[in-house]
Order: sequence, then structure tokens, then C-alpha cells
Amino acid sequence: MNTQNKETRNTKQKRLILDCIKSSNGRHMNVEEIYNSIKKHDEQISIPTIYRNLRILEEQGVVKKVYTSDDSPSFYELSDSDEHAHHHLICSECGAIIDFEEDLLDSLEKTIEEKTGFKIKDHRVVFYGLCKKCSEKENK
Amino acid sequence: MNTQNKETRNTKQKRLILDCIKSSNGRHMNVEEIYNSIKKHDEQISIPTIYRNLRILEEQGVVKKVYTSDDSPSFYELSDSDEHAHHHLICSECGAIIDFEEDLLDSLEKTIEEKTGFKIKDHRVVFYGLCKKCSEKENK
DNA sequence: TTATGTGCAAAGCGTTTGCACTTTA
DNA sequence: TAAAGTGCAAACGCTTTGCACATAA
Repeated sequence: MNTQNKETRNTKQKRLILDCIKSSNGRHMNVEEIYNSIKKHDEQISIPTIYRNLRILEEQGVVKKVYTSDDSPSFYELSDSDEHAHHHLICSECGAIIDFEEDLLDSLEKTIEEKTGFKIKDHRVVFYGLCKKCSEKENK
Repeated sequence: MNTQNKETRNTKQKRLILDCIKSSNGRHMNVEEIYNSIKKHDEQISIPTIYRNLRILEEQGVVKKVYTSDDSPSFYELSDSDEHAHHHLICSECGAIIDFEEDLLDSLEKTIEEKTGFKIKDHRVVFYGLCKKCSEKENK
């Protein structure tokens, strides 16, 4: 079902899911985290409902799936939380996902397009490494 | 099992898998493609064997897993096929995976490290869009 | 000869679907 | 009150594992 231009109903579950992502710390949550968090307010919520609503919210542009590019589950974030694209820095030590609030890929993309004839519409970029905290710990 | 510094045996299956990737067109193959291709030479080969060998070859640095960052299966490529990092351009139309043989992310990574204190060790980058062919088709 | 690798079947895991029931509008 | 959304169970697709057998060194 394509819900891009479709009315969808304002269910308790959808509200809970959105509130959950909105109120989350870094606003990056995977399905399991959303599920466990909502269960405190709604014992009945089910995993499929979370997937279904996340898909709808994503199609509507409310939420964005963050591909961490490894084999672990996807994360979701609010997509209106910032106007411009940003990158995700994932700490291999503690698993933190940190936003870097600039894109800066425009010139690289231009270069690629000029050299290859490939028309870039989207990119998915993740940086792996150590967050400030874990990096400092390691240096001791 | 960590095979990074371990002798592993030179089995027929491993040879077939490596040959298969080496002889593939763009040298990007997923497990199913490898399986189907090898089946022509070895009726008995099994999927788990392919996964096991790919993991070993990856740990030994012979092969590299390409995370296409969406929900489709991973691809593998020779990791000694080039000295420096490169990016992957994936065509949303025909599924082609094209290499862009330059990295050019150094300055962006430096900026990120300076501004955030995050120590970047690796990145995974995929660009989505239309390859030259599909892009030209679309313009007609 | 023995540790390593294989094929098979079965399980694992995140995600999706079918269906009867419930809820929103 | 009818269309959309829910919860449950079961299926899905990709990947991994357990185990008895085969094979490389």
C-alpha cells in the first residue's frame, strides 16, 4: 500500500510510536527499543504494529530509517528534526549514534557525477570509530 | 573462530568461490549469484559453505563485504582489487553497482573529527541514483 | 591420521503477512 | 458502519549452527 498521499488514521499506537521517537535521547531508536519503551504505556502493543507504523511514518516523511550499514537492526529518527542532511557517527565501543549536523558531500557528488555520468539522488553514509568518551578512555 | 592469523585449508570450494568473484564482471557478487554460478562447476556446493568461506576470506582480508545499506543481501568484492578505498554507486533502476575509484572523504573526516572529537576508523558510503544508461533512457 | 571443512537439516533473527477482531472517522 | 488499523501466529528471506561425514595436509 502506498501511503504517500493517503490519509492515515490517528491511532493510539501511532501516537505512542511517534512520541517515543520524539522523546528519545538522541532520537535514534530501533524497533526493539521502541517496543520496550512503549510497553510501559501500552501492554498490548505488538511488534508488527510498530513496523507497520514506522513504514507509514517513513512514507509520509515524518520519520527516517537510518541504515547503520552493518548487520544490526535499523534505527529510526525524526526526519523533520533538521532541515538539511546530516551524517551518523557510530561508536564501535559503546554503540552511540552521534549526528554530525552538516552534509558537505555536495562537491564529492558533483565530482562523481561529472566523472561517471551517474546521477546521484541519495546517499547513505555512516562513519565508524570511537566517540570522544571512548576515545579518551582508550588513551589512558 | 578467528581466522585472521590462522592457516586455513585450500579446499576446492574455497578456490571456486574466489575464482567466481575474481572472474565476475564488476566483481560484485552476492551469495545467491556465487552459489548459482558455482553450481555449474560443482553440483554439490552448499550455501552455508559459501557463507563460511566468504567470512574466512573476509577475515583474511582477501574479500570485502559491500554493505549496500538497504535491506537487500550483501555483496562481496575482491579487497585487493584496488589499493585505495572507493565508493559504490548503486543504480535504483537496473541494480548495477559501479565503483568510483577515489575516496575523497579525507577532508570531510578531518572536519568531523575536529568538530566532534569522534575518532573515525572506517566509513561506509553508498550513493544511490541512476547509472548513465538508465539516466539517458529516462531523459527520452 | 587428525584437525579442518563439508553438506544437510534445522534454527536464528529481524521483518512481513494473513486473518479475524477492533477501532477510527 | 465501513474502511483502516490491530494483535496474534505463522511465514519470510538471509544467515548461522549442530552434527555426522569427507578431505586436506
